[in-house]
Amino acid sequence: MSSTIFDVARECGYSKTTISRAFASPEMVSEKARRIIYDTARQLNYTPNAIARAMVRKQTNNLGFIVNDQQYPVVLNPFYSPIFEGVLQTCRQRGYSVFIANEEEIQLPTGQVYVKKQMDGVIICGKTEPRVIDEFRAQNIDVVLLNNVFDMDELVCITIDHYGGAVKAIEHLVEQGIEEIAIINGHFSPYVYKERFRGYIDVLMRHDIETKDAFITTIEPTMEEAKQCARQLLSLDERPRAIFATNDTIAIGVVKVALQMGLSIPEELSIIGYDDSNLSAIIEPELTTVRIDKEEMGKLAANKLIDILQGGERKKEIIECPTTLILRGTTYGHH
Amino acid sequence: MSSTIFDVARECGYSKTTISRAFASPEMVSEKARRIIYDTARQLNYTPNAIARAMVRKQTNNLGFIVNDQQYPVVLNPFYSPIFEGVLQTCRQRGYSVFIANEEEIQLPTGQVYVKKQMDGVIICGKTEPRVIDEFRAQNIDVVLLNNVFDMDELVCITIDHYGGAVKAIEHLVEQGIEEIAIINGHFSPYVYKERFRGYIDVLMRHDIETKDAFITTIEPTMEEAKQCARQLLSLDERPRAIFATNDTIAIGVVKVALQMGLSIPEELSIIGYDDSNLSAIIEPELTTVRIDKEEMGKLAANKLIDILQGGERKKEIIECPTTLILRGTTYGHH
DNA sequence: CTGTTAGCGCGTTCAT
DNA sequence: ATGAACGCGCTAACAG
Repeated sequence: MSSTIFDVARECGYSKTTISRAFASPEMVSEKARRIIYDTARQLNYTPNAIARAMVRKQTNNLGFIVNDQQYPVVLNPFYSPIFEGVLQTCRQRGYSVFIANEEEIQLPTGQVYVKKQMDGVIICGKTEPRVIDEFRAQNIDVVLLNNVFDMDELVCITIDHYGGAVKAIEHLVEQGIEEIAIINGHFSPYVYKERFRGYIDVLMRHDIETKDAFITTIEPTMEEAKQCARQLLSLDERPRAIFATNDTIAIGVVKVALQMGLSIPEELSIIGYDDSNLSAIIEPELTTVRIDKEEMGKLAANKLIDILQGGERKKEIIECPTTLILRGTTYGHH
Repeated sequence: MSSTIFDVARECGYSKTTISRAFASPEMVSEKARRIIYDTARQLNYTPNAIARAMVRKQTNNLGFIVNDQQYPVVLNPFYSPIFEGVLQTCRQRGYSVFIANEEEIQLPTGQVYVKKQMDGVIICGKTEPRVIDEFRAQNIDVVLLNNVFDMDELVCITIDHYGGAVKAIEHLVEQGIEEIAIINGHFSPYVYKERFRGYIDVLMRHDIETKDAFITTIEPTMEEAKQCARQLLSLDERPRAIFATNDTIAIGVVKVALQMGLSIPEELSIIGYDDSNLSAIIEPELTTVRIDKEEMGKLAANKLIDILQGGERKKEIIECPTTLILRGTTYGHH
């Protein structure tokens, strides 16, 4: 079997303590001792046992990345996967490993949630409840919240300027002289939904453009529903000249329907999506969309969390990430 | 802070052992004791410490999912992410958590790779070296290899019928009466490259269709190179009537170029991709492609690994997953 | 069904 | 710069 610190100690004559130090804090050990120790370690195929280490240090150097079931699967989700990628990158860089946590579902016989101590902290994404955050904290696991906002003590929340992004999108359409703008709202969390929609309404109001009920729709954000909704909007007697979809999947559904109906894009119909997911550059014409720097969000979340774990102060903070309008082929203004 | 098994024991009068059993194997404890124990546990906010448990049991119930750097980022990779998703699902089901392992890069001062014991086993994807597998095994960590094949003792390899998929694609084109078929090979691992290409050649030969050098190209599998290559192929005096791309990203590049050149698909050009990634149904017209059931591959890998970890026999095995041709809008034959 | 006794492999005092 | 002793929280024999 693999050998322990004790085997190395016996083999090379130094004490366990010195072996331990040679790996954990090499600068405390003499050059000579280090050489000898590393040699015999390699020879014995010794490697520190991370579990034992975690046990005594009371920390694992693991983080959890938690996305609730509704948005599962994380990895296939064009919104969360780049965020996860960002998390992965900074964790790797700062010496942490990351867990896709499914512990959240391991119910103990007591009815409690069982998460304790396989990770030092977690990043919780999207929909969740304050109760869950409390439970983690009760088990001494720090939390950073991403794409959601709760008003809790010492909680870092990382969110997006949903409102601003919507404003940029609609402003751009209005600048092109388009006033007949429909919206297809995805049925996201109340916060996201509300903010994106508010951007749409505000810009129209500001320009004294009347909002038409028929132009305001809400659906589950699937390709199927999007197509159906688009078909309906585009069959209206007075059909919209632009459609703002509150995510890219919906927008792509719209593009597909428009193409199938023989409408030319953007001449007869402009389309703007939201998120700038990796799908947006696949469809032809490519999608004009509101970009969120998702990797950056992931990195930010991981950095904040690790800062706290490494002794940084825990202070309540709400960070709003900026958005950019990316002009592509589904609107005018693309060069 | 959070309490330990000892606190619960003292509080409710039972011994540590009984508390331990109440959580680990409830059936060994009397109904009454269980009730009391759970109550006081909840009251004391006690939860078993997974690290301590792992330490004595010598197992963590964690798996690692390892993809080498070249194919990073995993999560954004349209090929590996559904595989990962499959792994996640069966792990969740069978009580394991999964790690995106970056331990592989933590070099110890000794120069050895440090992975020991944060995971019971790993799934290694794609390119790697036998040496790496040996190192894992030396640290008592079981390995299953995915999308790669090594001839090693007791090693389970999960791979794909690359050849058969290519055969199906080309056969389909030939059945439609198309003989001018070009191929754009992605520069993948030698094994994958060779097999997919062999399928193309064999079918043409079998039907006595001559292969033209100008129709055989190889590129790095990026959208950019694909577009450039497609432009060249489609500008040929005798241009191909079909293009077989050895992955979907390449195929989508081809579709985009064809659309931009005003060719009608599939009338003037048929296109077939490979992998059936989530991108293939985004482009319009949607892509005819060779499907690999990637989630199933992930599940298979995880199940094989967990079987071994739970005491199943370790035997050398090479499992080839089947492929299906999915007909969509870029070829005839789609209803 | 329940309790007693021993470690698991390591890091951390506190000495020297 | 190095070593001795203790304990992290839990489970696994073995008894009863």
